[in-house]
Amino acid sequence: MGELASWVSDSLISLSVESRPVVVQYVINLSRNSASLTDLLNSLVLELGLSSSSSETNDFARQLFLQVGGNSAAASGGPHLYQTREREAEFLAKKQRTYTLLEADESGSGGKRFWKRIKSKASEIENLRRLSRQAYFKRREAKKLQELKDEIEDDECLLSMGVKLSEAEKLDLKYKKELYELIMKNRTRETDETGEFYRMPEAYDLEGRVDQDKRFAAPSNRYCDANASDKMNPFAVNEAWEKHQSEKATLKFGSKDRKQSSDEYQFVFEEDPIKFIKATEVEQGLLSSISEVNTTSERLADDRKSLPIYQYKEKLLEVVKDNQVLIIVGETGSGKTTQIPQYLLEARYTRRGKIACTQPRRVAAMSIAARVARQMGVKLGHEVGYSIRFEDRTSDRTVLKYMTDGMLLRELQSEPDLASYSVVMVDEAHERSVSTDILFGLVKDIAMARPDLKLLISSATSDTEKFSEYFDSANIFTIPGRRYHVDIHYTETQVADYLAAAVDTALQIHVKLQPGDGDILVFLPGQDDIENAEEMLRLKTRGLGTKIPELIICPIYANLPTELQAKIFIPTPQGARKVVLATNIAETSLTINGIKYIIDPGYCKTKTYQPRTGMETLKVTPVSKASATQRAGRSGRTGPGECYRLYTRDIYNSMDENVEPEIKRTNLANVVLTLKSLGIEDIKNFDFMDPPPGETLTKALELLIALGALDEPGKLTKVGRRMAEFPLDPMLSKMIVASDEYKCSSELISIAAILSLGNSVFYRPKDKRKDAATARERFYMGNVGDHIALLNVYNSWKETDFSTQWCYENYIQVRSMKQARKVREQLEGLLKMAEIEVTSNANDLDIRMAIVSGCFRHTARLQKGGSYQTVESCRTVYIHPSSVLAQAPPRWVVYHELVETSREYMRQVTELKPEWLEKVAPHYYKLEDTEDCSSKKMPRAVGRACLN
DNA sequence: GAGCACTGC
Repeated sequence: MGELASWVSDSLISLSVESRPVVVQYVINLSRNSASLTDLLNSLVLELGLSSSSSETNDFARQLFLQVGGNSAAASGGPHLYQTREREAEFLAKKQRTYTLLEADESGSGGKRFWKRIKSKASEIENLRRLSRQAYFKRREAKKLQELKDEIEDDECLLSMGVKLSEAEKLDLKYKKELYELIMKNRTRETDETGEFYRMPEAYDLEGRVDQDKRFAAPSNRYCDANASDKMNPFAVNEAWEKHQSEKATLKFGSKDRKQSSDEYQFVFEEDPIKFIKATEVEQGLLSSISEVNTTSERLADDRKSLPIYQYKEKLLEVVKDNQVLIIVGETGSGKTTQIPQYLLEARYTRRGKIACTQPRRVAAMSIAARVARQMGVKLGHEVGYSIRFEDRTSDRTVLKYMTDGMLLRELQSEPDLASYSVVMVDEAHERSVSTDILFGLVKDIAMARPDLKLLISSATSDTEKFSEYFDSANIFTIPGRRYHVDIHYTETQVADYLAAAVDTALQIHVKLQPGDGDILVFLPGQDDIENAEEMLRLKTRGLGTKIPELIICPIYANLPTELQAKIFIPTPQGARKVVLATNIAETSLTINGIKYIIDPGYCKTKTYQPRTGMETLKVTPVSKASATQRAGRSGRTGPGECYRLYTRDIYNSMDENVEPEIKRTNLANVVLTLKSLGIEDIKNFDFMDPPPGETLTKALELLIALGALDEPGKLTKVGRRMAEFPLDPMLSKMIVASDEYKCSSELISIAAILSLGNSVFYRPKDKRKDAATARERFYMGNVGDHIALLNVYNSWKETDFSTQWCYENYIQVRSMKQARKVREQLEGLLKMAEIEVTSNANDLDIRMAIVSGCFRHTARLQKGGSYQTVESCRTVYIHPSSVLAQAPPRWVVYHELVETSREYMRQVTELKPEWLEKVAPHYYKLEDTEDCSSKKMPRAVGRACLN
């Protein structure tokens, strides 16, 4: 019995916090009227299994049942205890018998014995309760302690930046620090297993007098134990991994900076003034040696003055005053992003509203806001803040707001005239993300209606005339950059194999030139090439042995686990050289220190979209001139650089000036819905800087009409308005809206969240493919499609309380899951906005119906030979081999997306009954369309599909 | 029997 009790208490601790009290409560309740522990537990199992919908408590009940053992029901119980009515009846009968017994017992001579038993049980239960509480307090303590630590680090970080804290705040910090130290001292003692005893404080009243110092030190010395040794942490690897995941090596502020400060590397973003100070090290070195007593804020002020833009400050303010719209051209490093908003702030442009500065990337928005807050000596989130998806660090007093361009676009939905802003600065405009392009059209329009709004478009040097022309010949203000010279080398003849050529060039540089003078950065199109190049480099350097200096090979691409990404920021040791093999990620998103040599084969992967088929492709294409220049510029930040282009000068001359802006080569369904929700009726005549292909727009409009988001004349419907609340592809939004009807919104937001990630949640290491496949099959139990399988993955993960360990065991990518969880949380919050009730319904059919309501245009029918034909465009496609359905192809399927790789594949597929189509989209399908008939029919009407 | 440039809401 004791064994059983300890098993129960162990299991209790392993349950989630929500389930624990449920279980404990049942144990207590049942102990009052049950006869023996076995019966008690049987009843408990019954109660839990029947009355709790949580599968966790169910699972507990099942395990408990097996532990109790010796019961015929347990032996034949199978995975689900109460699957059948018969079984349920059997248990009810058993329960009844227990009560009968109990009564008999009480009335008869056995009464005393019974109460004794009950008492002992009660104490066992009390024991369980105590253990559970202990576990809870332990966790709570750890959490509170971490919070305290964070607060201290936050304050200290601010203090070190020269932020002035008030007396009360200083006192508070002092108190917090003391408290923390005290706790830590005590904890060191507690973790020492040998010292589970109270130690008498040292005497302080010996020798006939009281030693006051000793006396007051007593409470804090009490638990001090210097011998506490570092024990092995079995989870160390996981923890490190988690840490990396959650922080993703971004430059953060305050407590979030924890990792950063201890690391030897750091990200450097565009226009990092610190880097430029390094660039003029000689002069700065002299300065700082003279005035070493400078406070941080004084130094920051000096830094600000040393930026190229500083000398243009007055002139710039004058021009801004006279021009409503201004194009600002400045090379990276001129300080425009950090300084201009501050100048405008000083010039009191914020009297009537905030200053917004948009960035294409989240990390940029965060790090720049942090830097500006530091320069201004204010706490981040007060006067200076940032706003990105999942994180809004602004407050009522925020006047300078850095944000992602997509975020400003979202804000426009609730504030179409940007009334709370007096200045909008669109930064990095040359990158031409879809969001910036849309913003252009919108802010241009708003500026016309609001003469008091200042508009700044900031871009690196390229296409300035185009920008100016678009904004009705706006003036251009140029700020010279400051960077070192970069020598460009071209090949004499065209190289046959860019990969081999890149590897050889890297080795040549490494062998011929002294290490220590700079590292090498090679741009390659994708993960594949990077992996191959890495292998080639390893093979070739191994042959040379110690004859050449050490070469450290660092691959980097977005899909690389974060802890491996960090490797590229570790400074190169003396006598060695680093070669970084990177995708386009190193072109804009991150900067690596110490790069002197660039090798540019001239290729990158580009996504294109074919509106006719709705197919997306990712293909290796030559880069543009602008991109080549950008790549070359990745050296020469801290000293003169060299760039080796693996193509001839003639080829360079024949390259396109710029990459085609993204808006011209992407699916615009979401963009069109956003614009419609902003009240823009005539999308085709919207003032795009580069109009997207008409066919793409037509396709998007068609889709939105089919989904019911727009009516036939193209006006936004109620469904459309609800869909526009979600930051998702319209088909996914529609699934969620439809889920309201099928009462399964909770399930659908999970599915939509995972699908919106775009990348797979299943992880398949090369050496453990088989294990990964078997792990994955579990989620496909019952021959469900990909959509439901993804839902199963999410729900199972949730049941483990979002365990990382579980992910490893099941070959699931933790990073993707965590992202999905965040997205799901956001979607859950948005359900209310879209007037959708949060409802949960495990019925497969309902969930599938909701899915089909969203992707009914993406259907395909099985043909001979295992291929499919799409209903929409009659193309021959295949189920992607990553889907389990590829092994047993159903007659009809719906798919999430179409991709062209080695073949044309449908990704994320679910089986479909053709009659559902007629039910879900009667305006689009007619019953006879889905009936089998061999003769080919023409589409019935516009927007109606041919199903044969 | 495949694959994953990079962002963003």
